[in-house]
Amino acid sequence: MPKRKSAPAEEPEGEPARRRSVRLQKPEDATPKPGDAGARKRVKATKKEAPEPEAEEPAAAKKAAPAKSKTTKAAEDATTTNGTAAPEGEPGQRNYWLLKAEPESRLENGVDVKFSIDDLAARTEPEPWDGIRAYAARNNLRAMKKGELAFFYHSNCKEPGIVGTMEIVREHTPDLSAHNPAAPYYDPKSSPSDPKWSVVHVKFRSKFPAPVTLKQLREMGGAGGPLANMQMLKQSRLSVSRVSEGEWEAVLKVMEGK
DNA sequence: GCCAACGTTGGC
DNA sequence: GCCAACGTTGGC
Repeated sequence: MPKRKSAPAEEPEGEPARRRSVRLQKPEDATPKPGDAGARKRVKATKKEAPEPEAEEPAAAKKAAPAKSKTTKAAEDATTTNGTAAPEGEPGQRNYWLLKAEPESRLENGVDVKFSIDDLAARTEPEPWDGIRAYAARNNLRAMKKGELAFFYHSNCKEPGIVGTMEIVREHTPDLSAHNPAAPYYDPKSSPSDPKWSVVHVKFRSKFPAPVTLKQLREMGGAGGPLANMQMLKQSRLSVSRVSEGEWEAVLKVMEGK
């Protein structure tokens, strides 16, 4: 399963195209309202196959992950294992995060997974950051606390970089989109009775006047630089990473200089 | 548990 | 579209 799945394999019957981008949303996740929610994010892709109708409605999707097979447990351990665990939330200590989404159209399981900072800014309800299908990324999602802030990063596009900020408004809840065969990041290995994946809900906070590009981030990531230990630079494939307070401030400083 | 093969992410 | 980096799987 290539990440891009390209075509539509099956079309979801239920939902033809959903929204703009990425995932769709569905409100099921818990959150309140139905409306919009769902969204995007990227994680890995998954596969699609097997449709088990368990899903509940269409859900949203995002990226998926590799689901693997069997060993569920093993997998989970793995999860934990590599999971980059998140920093523990120290009491009183505030953590910052970086979440990646793709601002350009791309089909995943037949669904366009595009989701940009502008898409988030247009939302009127908390947006579920769904589709994460990598344990390390998921573990970081689970470590997020309400009120914490995160950077919105545009990946797999013309100008990769941090384009704005958002706030975690709801801590992790099960990512039900994983059970929807029509969702972009459907994961047949996850069951409603034992959900493997999680979402957090976020809300838009700001859009930078100009992106802080990946190129700039790397320049600040050199030895001795303010981003020398930044997780996203060290683990380029991680779609949900941790950001220290110093890193957060260094990026904002660059943004302000623009 | 180690580690090689595999498969995905994501920049270019 | 290519391909390097690296996370995940699965045999041993």
